Amino acid sequence: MNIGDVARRAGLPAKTIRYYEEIGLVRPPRGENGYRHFRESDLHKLIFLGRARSLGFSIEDCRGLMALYEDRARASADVKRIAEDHLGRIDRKLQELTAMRLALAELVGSCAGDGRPDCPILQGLASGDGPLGAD
Amino acid sequence: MNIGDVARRAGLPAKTIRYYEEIGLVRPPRGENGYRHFRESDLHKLIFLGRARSLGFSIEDCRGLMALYEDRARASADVKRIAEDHLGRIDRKLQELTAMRLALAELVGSCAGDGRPDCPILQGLASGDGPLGAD
DNA sequence: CTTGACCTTCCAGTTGTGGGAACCCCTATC
DNA sequence: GATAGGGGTTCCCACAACTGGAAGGTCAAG
Repeated sequence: MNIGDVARRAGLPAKTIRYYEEIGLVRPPRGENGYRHFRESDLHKLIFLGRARSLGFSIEDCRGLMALYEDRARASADVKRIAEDHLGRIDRKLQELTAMRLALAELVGSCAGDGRPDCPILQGLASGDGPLGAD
Repeated sequence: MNIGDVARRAGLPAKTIRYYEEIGLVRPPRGENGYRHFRESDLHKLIFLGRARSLGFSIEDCRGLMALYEDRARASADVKRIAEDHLGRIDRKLQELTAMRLALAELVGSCAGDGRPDCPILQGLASGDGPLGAD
């Protein structure tokens, strides 16, 4: 398979696949003409990577997961630890975003959104400290 | 005020303030010695920026919000539109993260996390069975 | 022989900083 | 006067994970 074929089958841009090779996540051999030649195993790895990335795992997490995937003597605890750490990061991000959403929604809800200049959003951002003044 | 003073009072790193000047968000005048001299109005702008950034507004959003803040003839609708767009982005991100969390939590929950190599997390990533669904 | 799709490498840009080098300024103290 | 320290200044590199584009090689079809 050439890069275009795996790209279609793995659902990843060819650029991304080249990048993954550059950082050592896949190592397709090269043909006479310099083209990358992808085996079925490379395709499987790329599909694996695409799924892991879609779950938000970082590239370094993916590197670790791939190594464990290929290690027949792995302990599932090692996999689970990576996933749990990631889950924790997702939860913290969710909390942060939820707090943002709450504050922002309150500001938005209090703004008339008409042609008048009075705006609780701007007031909230400035915290009622008066006008910023000109330069 | 020198940069260190505003940094403390605005709760922003000096580096960040220099960057904000570089991209034109603040324009403190310079003293004889080349030092930036921040006025109260600059401090207020930086506090405004810090608050907007902490609500997740992009730098470009901040630029727009600052311009509206300084425009006495603004329409609050313009402010509200920026904030609502941002709120929409936050909501999409929340949905995305929530979906990730759901799938990941199910994988994590199904993994024994012991010394054995069997791991539903890796199986899910490799095959598309389970919580991730088939592609 | 040319067209056009495909492949190659390399370089630059993205967002919003953080780190660090190399150097200037100001004040205080020995 | 020398020195130490704590400011400040500019400049460039690095990050994550790609994405876009230029310049050029390869291949099958017409």
